[in-house]
Amino acid sequence: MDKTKEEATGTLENEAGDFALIENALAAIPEEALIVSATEIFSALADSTRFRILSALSVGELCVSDLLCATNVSQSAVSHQLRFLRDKKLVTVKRDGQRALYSLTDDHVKSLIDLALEHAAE
Amino acid sequence: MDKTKEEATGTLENEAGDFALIENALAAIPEEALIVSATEIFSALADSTRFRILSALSVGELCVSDLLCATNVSQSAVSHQLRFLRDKKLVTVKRDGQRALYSLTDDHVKSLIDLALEHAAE
DNA sequence: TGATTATATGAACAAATGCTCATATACTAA
DNA sequence: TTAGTATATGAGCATTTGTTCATATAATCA
Repeated sequence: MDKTKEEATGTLENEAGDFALIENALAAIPEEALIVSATEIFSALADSTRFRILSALSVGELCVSDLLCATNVSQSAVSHQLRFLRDKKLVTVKRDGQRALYSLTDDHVKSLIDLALEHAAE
Repeated sequence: MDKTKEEATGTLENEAGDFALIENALAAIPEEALIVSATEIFSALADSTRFRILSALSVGELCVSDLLCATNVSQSAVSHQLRFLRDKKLVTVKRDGQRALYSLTDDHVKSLIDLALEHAAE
């Protein structure tokens, strides 16, 4: 083992050959900005009310009262969560008279849901 | 429009032909147990410390001090989060002398991370 | 044995989260 | 205009979350 290299890494070291492994692992960690974006989308899906809303929207455009049926909470709560999802650019709104029609901004959300359900189904 | 059907749905109704859409949407919402499992895995990935840990582990087995390097928090915080991830069965531990070697339980986590990063990269 | 290194855990606390209640805004129709 | 329906928002609050600090446990070595 390269003693110089060993000393350079401080007190918490690994056995010979492990340096590459650790560095590969550290290299696998994305940039901070990507981490923020990724954890944001995971946060959006980490709540059961929002999960229900996004699942329902994965089939197509729906208005708030439809989404109300899809959840177990008040109309106010649904509106607050829709605001959250709009802020995160995960859904978009379109006015249609009295209605507000919501839809998914892109397909990534649906893919994530499907993948998580695959995992959950085990 | 079928007036009988209309009355049966209560006061918050949609235009003609929308009944099927709503029912499809509601049908797309998984069973409660699946929602719990899915939102649990999303929660695990919704925190930047855990995201870093899981990203690092996606390359391979690592010990706690390696994971400490992968994060910006204390050793205690890392241990607490590893406990969280163990409880959720997302990682497994293996003792190796003084070290505790952690690895991902399955590949779903890595797939979810990759998908989220794809989304984030836009 | 005692010292050192690695990891885990419990308590405490600040911050974030998700909800309800009350109310406001927006649009439609009489 | 007024009433009715649909959606949005702000305040307040209980709960959850993620962290640190202090300490405990586990394994190795002198």
